[in-house]
Amino acid sequence: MSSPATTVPLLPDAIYEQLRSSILNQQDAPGSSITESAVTLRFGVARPTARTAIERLVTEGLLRREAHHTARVPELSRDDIVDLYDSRAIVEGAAIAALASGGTIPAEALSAHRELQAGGENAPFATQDIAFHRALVAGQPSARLSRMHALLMGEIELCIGQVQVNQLLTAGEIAGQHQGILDAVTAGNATLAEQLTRAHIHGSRDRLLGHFDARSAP
Amino acid sequence: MSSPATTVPLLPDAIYEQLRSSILNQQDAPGSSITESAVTLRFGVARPTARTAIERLVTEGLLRREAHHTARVPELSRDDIVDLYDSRAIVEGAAIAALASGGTIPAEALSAHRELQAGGENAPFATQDIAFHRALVAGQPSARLSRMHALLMGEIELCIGQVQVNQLLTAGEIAGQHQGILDAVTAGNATLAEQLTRAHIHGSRDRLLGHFDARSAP
DNA sequence: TCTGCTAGATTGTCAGACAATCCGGTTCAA
DNA sequence: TTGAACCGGATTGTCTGACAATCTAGCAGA
Repeated sequence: MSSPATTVPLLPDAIYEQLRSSILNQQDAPGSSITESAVTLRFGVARPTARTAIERLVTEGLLRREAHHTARVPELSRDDIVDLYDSRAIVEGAAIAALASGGTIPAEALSAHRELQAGGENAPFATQDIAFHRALVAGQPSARLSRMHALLMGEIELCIGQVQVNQLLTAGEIAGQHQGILDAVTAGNATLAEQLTRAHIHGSRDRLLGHFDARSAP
Repeated sequence: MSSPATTVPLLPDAIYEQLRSSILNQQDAPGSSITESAVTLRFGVARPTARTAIERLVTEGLLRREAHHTARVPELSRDDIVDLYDSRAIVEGAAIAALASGGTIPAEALSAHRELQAGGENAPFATQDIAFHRALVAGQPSARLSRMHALLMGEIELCIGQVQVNQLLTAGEIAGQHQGILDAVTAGNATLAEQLTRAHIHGSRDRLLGHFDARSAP
């Protein structure tokens, strides 16, 4: 049914999405280079189309490039991880505090939270975890805080993927901490909500750093 | 010497810059629309070129557009101003605190500060004020904090323009507050530096809001 | 072995075209 | 007279293709 054979030629959005998940899945490993022509061949589109998709990923931090050089999947350094999580703690903490004193919990955040709980201890959690945090920040009134948070979350997804693959945290732990944040928000306790959010983020950061240090000093 | 008649065809950067200052100067008034074809004619380039320049301004917040609609220069509402300055206080406060506990004051910040002082009481201050804040944040170690700050400063420039035109603050007042921030940073007092920064930003916000309210209730 | 140069690959920028979508005024019917 | 459907112009979304500028790497020569 529905539209028969329209086959909407393929937005450049589609390329962006494909490349994005391809990077997050580590199918394009960190350090590997992604040329415009490669993307052109891979998706059968014109180079400018591939180019805009790449540029979008660069602004999100999922790719890096300098002028006249090929775009590469970033290898996040220890400093990158620290910077990323600390910056996120600042912005997301402020956002959750605003939500606690002003708004109400968005439906998307609740459903992501329930899916996370339902998945059980060892279920993959990255998708729902990200969705939960994104939805919570998006539901808060400040548009600028949301925009800044979105700017960070691309790179954060790269990190969360690592946390999941290496089982540095379980779905149960995460769900528990999320529950605490939700309770503080519904109680209208902005200070506690911000504190729990920052603790949650820093906890995740420290697990990842521990893993990083263990691997790099064999 | 130098290259004789190369006449570097004009990067799309140039268009971006021109449009940017054209918006900040209010030559393109808030509310006016900027079509891709108009930019094409105005600069004698191809539409895709004009398009990318516009897209860049949109991501910076200096233009707004929805799908299939013409880009417009935003008319900042009261809520926009509050959101903008409050978000900026959060990010810039954190950045200055980091600078106070870690780094040293960048040379660009100092020179902008001196120019501001040398200009005298009633001199135009917008350019140096912006340069000072940008340089200070750029000199601090966190790359993500810098990126987020840059995302805000486009729209902030729109506001500072208003402050200058309507003489809501004098160069002297601003320079004095900047001096206080610099002193706190060199003293390594992160808490004080953050506090002064937030107060500086909120003060500017309140002047602008006062003006806004006076105009809208005649 | 080191230095300079050439060739291939890659990006930066541009021009032009067609389809899809939106906006305004006009026309027709109730 | 009022309201809603319709139609034409304007604008954006996307694509194709081309050429110039720049970088990287390998080869030749000292």
